[in-house]
Amino acid sequence: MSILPKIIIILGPTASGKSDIAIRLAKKFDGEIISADSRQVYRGMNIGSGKVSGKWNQKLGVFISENIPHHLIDIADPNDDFNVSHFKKMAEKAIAEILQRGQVPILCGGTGFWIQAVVDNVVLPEVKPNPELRSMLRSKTAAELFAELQKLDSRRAETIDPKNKVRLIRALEICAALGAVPKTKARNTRNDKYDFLEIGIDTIREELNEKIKRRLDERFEEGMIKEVENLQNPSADGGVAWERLEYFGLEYRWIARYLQNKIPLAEMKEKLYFDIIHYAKRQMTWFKQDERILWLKDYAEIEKSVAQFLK
RNA sequence: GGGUAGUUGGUGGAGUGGUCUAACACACCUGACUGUAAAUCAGGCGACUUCGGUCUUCGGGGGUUCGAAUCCCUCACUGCCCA
Repeated sequence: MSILPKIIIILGPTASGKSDIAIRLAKKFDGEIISADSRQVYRGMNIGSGKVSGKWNQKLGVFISENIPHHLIDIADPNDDFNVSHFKKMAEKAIAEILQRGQVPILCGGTGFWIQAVVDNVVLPEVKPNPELRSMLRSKTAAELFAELQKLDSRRAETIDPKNKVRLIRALEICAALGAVPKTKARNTRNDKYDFLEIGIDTIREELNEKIKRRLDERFEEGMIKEVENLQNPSADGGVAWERLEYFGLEYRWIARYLQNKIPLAEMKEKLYFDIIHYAKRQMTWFKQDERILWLKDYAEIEKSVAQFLK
């Protein structure tokens, strides 16, 4: 029997109902939630990111929903860079603290890469983003960047996607700092500090698509367009640039385009819907690679397997 | 009733005698992922295939031609104009 501290992970595609399940589990097993969502970390991005309702507790320094602490929500300004590296460090810190309080850490989210960073203890090169270098490299073509990488690090060039500029730029950024991209561990190599139970919410694609559509309509009724308008408004909270909203993707991208009169309302809603569905598909493509995930359909099953795991 | 424009693959929409299973886009399917991961990127998308090909597609039918999505006739349907 393992004596390692136990961590529950709840993952799944967008709109699969992760948040509610995590909260129920937290109430049942004295848990605290750590959100693994690359957009919910930002303040002011609520409806569009599907954040649970709740608010920041100044005294505890954590976001609270239904009396359950939610770590890593509302911890960054939308204009700040908050990436996997930040997430990994903060999530590990949160895990340690939760365990110290004798509570059960429940990592819940849909950002597969972020979850993997913790579960597999992915070692990321200690090279911070270099905005100047990035913007300089961005003006080159993928072919030029690839040729450059071949010269600097032929080993990395062999496995990289030669057409993906984002990856190429990062690889070159690492080369600029370290000379070459360090080798990393393969996937599915456990973080040996903890004992993880990875539970995926099993959904039927057609049903999920329906749910996405319904949820989207609700979000518009709740004032999602207004939310994006407020985010962008320079007089409000510093103001988030259109390009930044574009980068955030999905609701923020499409509503930003609509607010700039680039597309009519109906088209915006339609394109957004398709993009969310495509996103859910991509999430599943990622999760499918992890054969440790236990795919379960309803809460009762999940609670049962969690109870067994914690025993 | 007369005139006129049109009818293309799941959708929009190119294509006007051969290089057309038919551009492009969307949808759809599959996948990648070394600090941007809601981002970024790739492949597939008529059928069958011994992977060399074979067969069937451009409203229906008929015709011209060596050869038609493309030309002609006809039928059907749709839009617009005149009655």
